[in-house]
Amino acid sequence: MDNNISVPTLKRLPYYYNIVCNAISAGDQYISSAEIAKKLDVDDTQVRKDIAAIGYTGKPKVGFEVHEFKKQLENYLGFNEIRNAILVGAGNLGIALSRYEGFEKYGLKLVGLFDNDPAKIGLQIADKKICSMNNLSEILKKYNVEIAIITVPAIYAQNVTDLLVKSGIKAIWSFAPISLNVPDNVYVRTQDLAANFTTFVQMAHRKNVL
Amino acid sequence: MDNNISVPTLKRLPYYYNIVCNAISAGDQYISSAEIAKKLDVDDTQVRKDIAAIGYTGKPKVGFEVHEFKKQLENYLGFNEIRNAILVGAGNLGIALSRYEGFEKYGLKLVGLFDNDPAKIGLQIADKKICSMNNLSEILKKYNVEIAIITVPAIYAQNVTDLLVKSGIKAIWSFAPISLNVPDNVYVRTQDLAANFTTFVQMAHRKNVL
DNA sequence: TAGATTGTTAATCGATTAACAATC
DNA sequence: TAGATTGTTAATCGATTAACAATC
Repeated sequence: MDNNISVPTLKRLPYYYNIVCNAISAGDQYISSAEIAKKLDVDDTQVRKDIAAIGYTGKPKVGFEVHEFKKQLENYLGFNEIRNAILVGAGNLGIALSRYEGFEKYGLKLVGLFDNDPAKIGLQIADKKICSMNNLSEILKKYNVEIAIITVPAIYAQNVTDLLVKSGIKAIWSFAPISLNVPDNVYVRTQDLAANFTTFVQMAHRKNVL
Repeated sequence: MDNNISVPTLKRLPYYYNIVCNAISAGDQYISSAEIAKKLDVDDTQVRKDIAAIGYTGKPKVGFEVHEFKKQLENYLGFNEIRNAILVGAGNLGIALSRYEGFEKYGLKLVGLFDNDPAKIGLQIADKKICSMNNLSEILKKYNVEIAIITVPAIYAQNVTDLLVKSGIKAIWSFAPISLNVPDNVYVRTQDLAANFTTFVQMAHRKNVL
């Protein structure tokens, strides 16, 4: 797999995927780089470069064939390989994420939902049961899990992280607004929704709409 | 206000804010650019440039005074000005967001929670009641709201957006994974969590942890 | 003072955009 | 064919990083 694709390009690919899926739903057969560019408010040359980066090519005069383009994106982004993951923290956000069916389309399969609140353990969320953290290593081994989502309160996040790392988790998607300490062989990405909101408001100001 | 601050810098500021808040909780009085840089995995020169961009300066040899730095960030990011906003779509994610107290720290005040499901209207979520969309314009006027958060299913998102725009909303933070059409005087930011997840997994691969 | 850390200029790097040839 | 759209090279732009002087 080409590892030279740039991070900005990588971040745009899922949006191309959404657009091509919607185009298919709408019954389109081809889509042009200019159409995609307009929807995402980027340059159309950039769209073509991004698409070229994953090895797909369009047809001059007609554009990009939506079904093939979709397939190439799924292939490049690995949506066909099922990735087992667990989620720790069955609060409102945790429950919202575990109920979101959209993730399956992207290859994410939640195989465990954990919390330490005795009142929550055993509760059924969609097709999943909330488990005690005591069952963690058992489930990680059973499903060969390397990915974890953390939606616990910030004060517990480092403890949970330490436990996950000790249990062999290699990639952590954390919604706690703190910097987590992990060894070099573990990757953490912090999804701080309050920070995202702040950026959104700042950008709105910059566009002079507020 | 300096409008020349770059977007990448702008996106890092909320993370500096988290770090300085945590440093204060930990009882620190000063923090160095190198410490911040390490936590965020960026260059320390960049941290100093970012801080300089909002007009704050540290002290050679000691670093940045945490309380003053925090104040400057709050000031620049406008956390002291209360921003009224509404949320449309009282599903799991919508409820999770409306229960999240963290937003208040960033100046966001949710003054209305809307849904069109009759079974949900009237329900109490934290200190808020779910309202019918019929009450929309009333509440927007009463609280002078220009910001909306959309957590409705993707198929309804464009309809809701049209309604919000017609009612005078100027900035929309949407969690629906589709490109929304809005006039030029309205700003939309799409927060596609599935796309964010995909990027997270790709980055983990790139770091060779998976 | 010596040393550590900031502030800032200059150099580098890479992403975006412009121009235009290739192609169906 | 003519025209539209892709593919690609070159130019630009701006963000990051390196080097080092300023300062407490």
